[in-house]
Amino acid sequence: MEKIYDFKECEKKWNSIYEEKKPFKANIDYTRKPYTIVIPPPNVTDVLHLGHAFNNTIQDILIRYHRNKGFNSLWVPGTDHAGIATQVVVERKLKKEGKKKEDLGRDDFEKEVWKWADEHKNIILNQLKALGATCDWDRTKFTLDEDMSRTVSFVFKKLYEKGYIYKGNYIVNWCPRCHTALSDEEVDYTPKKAKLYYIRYPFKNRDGYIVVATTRPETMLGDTAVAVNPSDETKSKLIGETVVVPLINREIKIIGDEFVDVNFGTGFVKVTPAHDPNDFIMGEKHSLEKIVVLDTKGFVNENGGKYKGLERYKAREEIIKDLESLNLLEKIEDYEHSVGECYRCKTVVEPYLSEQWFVRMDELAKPALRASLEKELKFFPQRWQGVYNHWLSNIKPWCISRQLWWGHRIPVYYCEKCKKEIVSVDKIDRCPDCGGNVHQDENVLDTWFSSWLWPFATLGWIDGKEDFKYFYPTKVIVSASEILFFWIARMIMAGLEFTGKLPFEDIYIHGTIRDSRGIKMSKSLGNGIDPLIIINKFGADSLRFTLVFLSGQGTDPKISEKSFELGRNFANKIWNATRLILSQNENGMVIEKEMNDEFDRWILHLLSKFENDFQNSVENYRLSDGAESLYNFFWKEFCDWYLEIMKIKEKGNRNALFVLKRFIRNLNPYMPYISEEINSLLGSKEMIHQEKYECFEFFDETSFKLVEMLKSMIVAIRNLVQETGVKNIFIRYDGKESNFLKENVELIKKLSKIENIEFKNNIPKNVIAKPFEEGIVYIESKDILDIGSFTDKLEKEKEELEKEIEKNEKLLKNENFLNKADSEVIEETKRKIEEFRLKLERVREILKGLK
RNA sequence: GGGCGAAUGGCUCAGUUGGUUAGAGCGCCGGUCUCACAUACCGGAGAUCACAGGUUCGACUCCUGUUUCGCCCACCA
Repeated sequence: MEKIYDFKECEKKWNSIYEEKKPFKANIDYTRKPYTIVIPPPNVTDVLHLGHAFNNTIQDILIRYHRNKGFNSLWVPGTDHAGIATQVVVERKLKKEGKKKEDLGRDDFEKEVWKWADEHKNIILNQLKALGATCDWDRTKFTLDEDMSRTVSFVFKKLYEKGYIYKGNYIVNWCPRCHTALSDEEVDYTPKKAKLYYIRYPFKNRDGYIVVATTRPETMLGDTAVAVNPSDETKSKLIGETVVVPLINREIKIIGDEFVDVNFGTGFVKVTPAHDPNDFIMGEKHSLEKIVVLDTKGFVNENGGKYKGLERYKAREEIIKDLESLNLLEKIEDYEHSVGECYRCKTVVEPYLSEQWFVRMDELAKPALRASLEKELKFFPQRWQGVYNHWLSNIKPWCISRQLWWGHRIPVYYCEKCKKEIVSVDKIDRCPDCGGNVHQDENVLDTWFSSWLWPFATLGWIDGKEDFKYFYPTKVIVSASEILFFWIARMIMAGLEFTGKLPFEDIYIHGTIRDSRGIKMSKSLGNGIDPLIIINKFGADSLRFTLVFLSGQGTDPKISEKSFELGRNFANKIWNATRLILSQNENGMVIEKEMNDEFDRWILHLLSKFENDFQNSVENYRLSDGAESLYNFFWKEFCDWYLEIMKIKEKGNRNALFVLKRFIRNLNPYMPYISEEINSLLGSKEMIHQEKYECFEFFDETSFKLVEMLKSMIVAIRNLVQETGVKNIFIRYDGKESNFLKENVELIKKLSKIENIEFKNNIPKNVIAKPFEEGIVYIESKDILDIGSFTDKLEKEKEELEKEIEKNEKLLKNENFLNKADSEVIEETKRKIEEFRLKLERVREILKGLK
């Protein structure tokens, strides 16, 4: 075996075995319980980043853990076509080549996107494999697969027939760059410095004017009213009067509406029903005309008079200039407000009146909310439940049509002859009623309209597959908080609506990976870390272990490249411990527990405790706690003590093999490669997950305490040796197990690197000494000059002990405490006082001798 | 404007129903190439648990307020 663990070699070896034998393929088996997770399908826009590595590590740990536990684990892999996102990326690529999608036409453009998607799909799946993800690769899905598309159309039709899906002219968020509508969730609001323009609207029939304030003067071209609050005494008198919109000279009425905030701006609001969501509502209420003044690219259209053809910001400039020259601009104020941006291309969105498809969400939301309120859904961490409930309680219609080319085409056909609107799952080219020509709706669906079906669509729901019956519902969804609304909430609604079941019972929301400064990793900032680089440099196991180790439940781990040394060092430690154990068992390996002495019992006791803690952590989604248990048990107890003792005591320790074997079984979900390799080095013919795995139970409190006492003695000796350099040690032992100590004199000497050890009944004057759990260790200190700092330390310890004793004694005198505290706590307090007293006595004794 | 979260040694974080002499990793200081591992071993220093009140026999932990940071939601033209 090599001195340094060669993770590259090991990963290569096992990856090729996995590739060939497909050990993680899940087959229906009604004698076993399924444990299913569907992957949050990564977007084919790009390759995976560290956040994906984190997300998928968590899933793989859960999948492997439960597989090891005997569940029939199925992890369904796949990728998402990511409609608008991918289209934007490919458009950018074309732009670099000096091309536009319009040059190619819809068909050729789609081919370009498919090329991009296929390339990235491959890279993504390979990245997942490099990470050690044990998906069932034969089930890999893509949101645009034929059966997925069929599911989408089928579901569309169902909702359409139920009256949940409808088409209408409403204000939507419009991205002038992508030329498409966006859902409310696809708009990011960022605070921006802007101007608030105060514009005079002259009265029609008399002198004077009113003043309206706006941040978007260009929308005045579409104004069809001015509103005031009816409760505004002075202004409400003007209701019914007519003013003239400058520049286009449209006569509009002053109307009264509660919506207007008396205290904002001038109290007069210009109403543009076609370009503002609130104005739209007012427009509906007051039957106002809705005049669209911008085209789909954000240029002023024919309704804009002389401004026609100007880009929206250019038009704004011109309009302000013209108003100024007409003396109709009252003033301009600096103003900061949040502005909506397209979440994919960051262009400022325009509220825009257009015909779109919507889903009524209120009825779908009700059962999804109920499931949460009745705790059928469990959130980890729990606080996300509130966020989820709040969103569902205030849900709004979902705009699902997109004016894009990449995605699921809306399954609606229009008859050119009888004008009928037909929804059909299968492609049609004739009207079923009149036989006339039909054409399909040009729009595609929001990408999330396919993602929300993911948990059951991937399992063959549409075709009534047995897989769906056996593996659905899934157990848990593992995701970052960003897509709680986009995706998780909607999956729950879809699951309940179409399958009658929750798609999963647990929702595990993990944090977002940040760089060492705490900034979210992103491609545009260039602070991202490529998981493949880490895998190459540190190994997949190190990547996995480090990520999970550093992230408490739901917290945002801060990561730099250096962080991964943690995992690498741990892997190397495990490797070398194995090397040691194997080298001591060269004459044949027998892996079984042995209890030849206290040390064996002690480590088995700790092993049991570790397994219980560890498994409890994983089952409660406390994966970082699990990582810590692995780390501490193996390194701090097994390596630092048990193996050191073993080296001294004997060769051919079966028990060490036994503990190692058990340890790597537990380690496997976190560090699959090294555990698989060691398992085979330990002579197993099977893969690690195929072996029986039950929680180990052996507790021996007595041996545990005995060895812990010995450890504390050895630490005290090392301490003395370190400070004085003297290697002749005397021990005054006050406890009852002197035989145990005498039997282990050689061990103590070797572990603390001393030459002589002598047991005494008393300590002489003027010695340098240290207390330990059940006694005092000391040296004869003739030659020690600097006793001062040593005494200071003891004095400090004495004071601390006295303080503790005082504190606890006070408690015991307090009647309230005695009446109210649990009896266990009272007993514990007494025990602590005893312990402190014994220690204090020893400290005092040492100090007395020194004076 | 509303809601949520965070604040613990130089850094990153644990601390699950209130009772621990407040833990770990990294970093730092000192000592070791000890025949598994220098990606290691041994020892050490370093924390008034953001601040101010309160509840309690007892608060890092619960309540109120304040400050700083982060996130989410909301129609302020």
